[in-house]
Amino acid sequence: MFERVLIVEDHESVSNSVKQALNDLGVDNPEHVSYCDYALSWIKKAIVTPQPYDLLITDLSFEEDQTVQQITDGVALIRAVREVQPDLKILVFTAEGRLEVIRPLIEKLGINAYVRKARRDTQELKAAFEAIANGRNYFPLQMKRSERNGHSFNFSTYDITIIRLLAEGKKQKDIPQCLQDNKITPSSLSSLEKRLNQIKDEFSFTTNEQLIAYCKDFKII
Amino acid sequence: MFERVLIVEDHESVSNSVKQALNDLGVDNPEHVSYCDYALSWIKKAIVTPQPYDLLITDLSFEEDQTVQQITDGVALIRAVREVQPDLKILVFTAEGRLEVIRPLIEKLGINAYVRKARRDTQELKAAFEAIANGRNYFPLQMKRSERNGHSFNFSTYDITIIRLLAEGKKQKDIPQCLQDNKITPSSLSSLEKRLNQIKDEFSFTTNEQLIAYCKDFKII
DNA sequence: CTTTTCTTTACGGGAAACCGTAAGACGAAT
DNA sequence: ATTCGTCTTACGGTTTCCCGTAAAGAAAAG
Repeated sequence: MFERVLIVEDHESVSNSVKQALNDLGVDNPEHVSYCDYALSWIKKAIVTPQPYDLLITDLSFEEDQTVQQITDGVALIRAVREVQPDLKILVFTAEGRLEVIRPLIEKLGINAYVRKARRDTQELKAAFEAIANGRNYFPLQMKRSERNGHSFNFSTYDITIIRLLAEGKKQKDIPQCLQDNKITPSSLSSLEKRLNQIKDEFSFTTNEQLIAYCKDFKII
Repeated sequence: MFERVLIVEDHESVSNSVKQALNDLGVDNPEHVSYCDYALSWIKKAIVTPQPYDLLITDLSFEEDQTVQQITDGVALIRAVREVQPDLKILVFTAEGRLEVIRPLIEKLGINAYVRKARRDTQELKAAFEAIANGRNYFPLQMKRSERNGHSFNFSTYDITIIRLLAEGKKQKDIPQCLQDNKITPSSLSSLEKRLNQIKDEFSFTTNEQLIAYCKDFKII
């Protein structure tokens, strides 16, 4: 069982519930912060004590408020934590359900469990906790769902760059200049047009507007 | 104090916390459902018993799953509830922070309290509860924040219609036909262009793409 | 019934986007 | 070095969009 657990969650209502669940599981006094920066500093402090944290439960998205933060989301927090305490077990508890977001966390940052905020999340939370305590990881098959919802198409960073420029109001004919300024190739108007057409073909989109709408809906940009 | 409270919330972690908060406040056994349809039917049933509900705490957004529902969001639920039990006290507990969404609930549907899911939400929840119990309403000034974030511009239903058509991939030149088919005026291409230009001017947008991105970001469409 | 004013529509020139084709650049393999 | 294939760029014709102006229509005022 775990001795020292840190919960990083900005909704008090959720963190309360997580604390309660941990209590039910025999964790005495889970600690809680609602800002990523504090979480990292607490972890750093604890690591040089006889009792560092052995489990981190964190959300991914945090709302900005007047308290300015260096680290503004859970992904950055996890990345930073992995630098200072690579063996810390990490459970991600978030409403985020997109495979494209979660998969890198599993593969690149080696998180140990993922629980989606949903109708039975507390039960899942407990199951994930048990799994980690027994040296296993916990990645529910529910994620398959996201997979079929998901798009087979993979947007490259190049694609995202040009789509983002469009969404910012750049005219198509002005984008080549932007690309050159940022040393991005291909930069010609022709290549741009061709690539945009490929993407739109892929989805049977007729206009750029439709593409932008899609990308916003699925948080591609 | 309230005798019978119904919590409508699809995240178990949140509903647990709300239950706990109600317990702290002396409400014995708050009831809980995670689907809007069930909520309405429970309320309908209770209203013909000696002990109908006297407080409803509901979220606004609910995730769809395999359980198909007639009522898919909290706004529709509240509207339906107001039909069958107009005097029921309603507390909206949601992550939704846009004034354009909340204000109609207050003005048109007469909800009694609004608490935003955030860093101190449980405390706010209790404050809201106390307020309603004492015959007052609870609408925190925090909403002012949303106001200054907010945009003075009001999109008409006409605006939204044409923007939506664009986002669906309709070409500008084909939209007049759509408008005529749906008996929407003005329908001419000129009027369409003029209106789009007005909107874009208002925001200093340069392209339709940028307008679509904006509307998606702020859930106008 | 006029006049005024506002809204909607029609039109036309210029800019941008769309789309196919062809030429050029580059790397890999022979 | 040559060939081949791929990726990038250049160019031109067509369509669509953009934008200003003017005419037509409708509603309110005189």
